[in-house]
Amino acid sequence: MPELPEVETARRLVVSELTGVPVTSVEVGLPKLLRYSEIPTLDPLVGHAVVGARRRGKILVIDFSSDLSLVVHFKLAGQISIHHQRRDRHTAGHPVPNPLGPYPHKATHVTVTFANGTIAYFSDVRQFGWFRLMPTESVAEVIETMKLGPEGIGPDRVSTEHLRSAFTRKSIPVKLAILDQQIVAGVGNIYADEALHRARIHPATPANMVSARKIRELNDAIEFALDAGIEQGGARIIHQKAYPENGFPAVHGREGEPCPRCGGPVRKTKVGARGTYFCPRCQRKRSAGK
DNA sequence: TGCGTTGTTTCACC
DNA sequence: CGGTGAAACAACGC
Repeated sequence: MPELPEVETARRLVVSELTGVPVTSVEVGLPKLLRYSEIPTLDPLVGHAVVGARRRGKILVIDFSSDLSLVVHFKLAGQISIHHQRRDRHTAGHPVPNPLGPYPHKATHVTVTFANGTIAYFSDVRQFGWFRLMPTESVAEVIETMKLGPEGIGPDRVSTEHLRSAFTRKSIPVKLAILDQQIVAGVGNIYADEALHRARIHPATPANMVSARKIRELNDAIEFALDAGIEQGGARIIHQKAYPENGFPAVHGREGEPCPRCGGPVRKTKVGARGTYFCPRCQRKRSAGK
């Protein structure tokens, strides 16, 4: 489930592995990927090279020469896999299908070939992701309309003050508040669970009942969780089961397994309509105490 | 085989 | 108008 860290990993791969080489061919096997696209085909990319890649929340923007930009949302299950001719491959996004297996496959919907033989595959088993090709000058306006909140990482990341004012009016569960992309951009189901666990906040706590001190801890925890995800190139969650690395993820996808902090079993519940993993012992409803 | 899955939008309602 | 909660939706694998 690609969230900010998975998309950031993809962005870094695009920059390091695809920059500067012209596209020689593009194949789109699933036209509806372009259902929201201003330009209805990827053909204009042929002959042009990647000049950079940006990210805003969970949105990836790949800039090409001659002022064309490809705006991508991975949604639930998007994945990019970059294969160098007779060399290594690099994959980011949803870890299904197996990044080590054969490409292209049934869920591969876009194949982009470059002049040096490198091939970039976009796959999506759920087909919920989308591509929008547009003039580079349109990107800012398109992103503007999404009304995204401040980033969860980086120099201009969300301030505790911003979270506090966003929470004051809201009685919704704090987990749903940090999933709201207009409050903070980039947090999804995995990292919401991880941040709340680290800050020892029960995910169902009404947002306006979280103390100022806890909001500060939560903000720190959001940054920590997102950074941890980036550090390991995205979380490994396969069919709802986590394969943690260095203790991350601590709770998400680990129902019944021991909490790394207290050893008690991780529980799975629902908050809103979202599958939610938490440690009932570490994350008590009234966590003002202790 | 019907259910679970998530990010996002929409809708009814207060 | 804004907040809320629920439902809808995309389509597939298990």
